[in-house]
Amino acid sequence: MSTLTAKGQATRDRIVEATADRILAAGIGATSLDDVRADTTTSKSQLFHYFPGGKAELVRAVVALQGERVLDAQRPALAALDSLEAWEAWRAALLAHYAAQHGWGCPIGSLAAEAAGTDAELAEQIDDYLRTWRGELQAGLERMAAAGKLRDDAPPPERLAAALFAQLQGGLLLTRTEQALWPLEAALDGALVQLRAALAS
Amino acid sequence: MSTLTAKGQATRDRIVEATADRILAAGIGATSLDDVRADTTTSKSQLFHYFPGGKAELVRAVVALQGERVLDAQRPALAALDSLEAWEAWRAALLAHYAAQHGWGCPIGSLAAEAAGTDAELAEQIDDYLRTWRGELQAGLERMAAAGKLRDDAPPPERLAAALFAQLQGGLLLTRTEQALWPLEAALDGALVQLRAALAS
DNA sequence: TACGGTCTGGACCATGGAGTCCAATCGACT
DNA sequence: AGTCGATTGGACTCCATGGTCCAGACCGTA
Repeated sequence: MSTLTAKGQATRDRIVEATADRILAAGIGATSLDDVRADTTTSKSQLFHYFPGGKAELVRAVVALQGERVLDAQRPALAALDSLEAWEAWRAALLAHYAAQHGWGCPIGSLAAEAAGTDAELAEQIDDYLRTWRGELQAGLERMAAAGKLRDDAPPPERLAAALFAQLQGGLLLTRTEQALWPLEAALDGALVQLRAALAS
Repeated sequence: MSTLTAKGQATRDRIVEATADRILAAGIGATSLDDVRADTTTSKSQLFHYFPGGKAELVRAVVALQGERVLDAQRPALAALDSLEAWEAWRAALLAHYAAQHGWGCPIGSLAAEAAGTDAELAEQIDDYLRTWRGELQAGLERMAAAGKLRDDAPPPERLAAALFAQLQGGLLLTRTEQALWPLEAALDGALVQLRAALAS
């Protein structure tokens, strides 16, 4: 792993991406290394060549990739969540991302439950990821609070961020069970209603 | 299976309950029949005696039990969700239930992702369950709308119910990752904010 | 006490999937 | 061409786990 040829890097990437697709569609447990092998036309030895830690390491790479993708999709909006318009832009970015995603993959949050039982380290990684994501929302709210844009009787940024983030995650969950985008839309609308209610008049 | 002695019924119940605990703590995939056997001091033959369909049938029984439990916890409040006070009572009932639950089991919604990959029938059962739960909220909102208690420009009951339900499910997700109750509290607070915003003045 | 059904124990089988190993090939650099 | 490491193929081992089977214990009834 010290040195990776361009070819090797390409193979590695191919493996991670294909595995990500499968895991998002079927879950971790339902994704076998043989599946991955078939999807990528690779051999067992390659899987373990690029991921000496075996399936656990591969899955961790997948989670990191997918996490980065989702964060990237909100990136410009996420950095400047300090006005109602910015939050509306954030909402739009999320909807665009999940609408474009082929299939209705399970949200990362749903993997947490599965990971908790099988791989404590992975569970920790997912929890950390969710915390940083939520932290971004909280940071935006804190900037707004500091600028006096929030009502005095509004919930503190930490709680408000948790509520908004929960709204989002729940929306993703329903979007998956319903195989449709509208629950996520409805959820994000609800999040904005909450935000407006917290805005200083 | 046709006839169950009191003793047999007791054993069966013991199996389902112990399995429920394990599944809620570790997920479906991380719960093996041998684990269940050990937890309940039963033998393989008993497991298959009471659940001829094997693990799949057992898991379905667990989901049914847990679903019923959660619904029961909200029962009185759920039947009369037609005023702000009723929704506040509902919120309190949920918090009480999840606070009392030992450990921070994964919400049923989180099992959906795992089930989707391994047992389509189970996934369907879980989806149905989530739909009826959400349907209860929607029914309450529809009664309120019919009684003119909702603003004309409020979202339609279906979307509002989805938003509130998503808020709840997301709250459960965070409560698990944080191993604390406050995210669920914050989420339910957010749900009530949304509800108030939809109330006719 | 004999009988029939339910209940229980635990050995046994089958299989899928993770992980190992070695030999063969490729490709860059000398 | 020669060499060395990166890359690849695929057979093989090992084991966890779901599922089968049968013999025996329990228990109510005739």
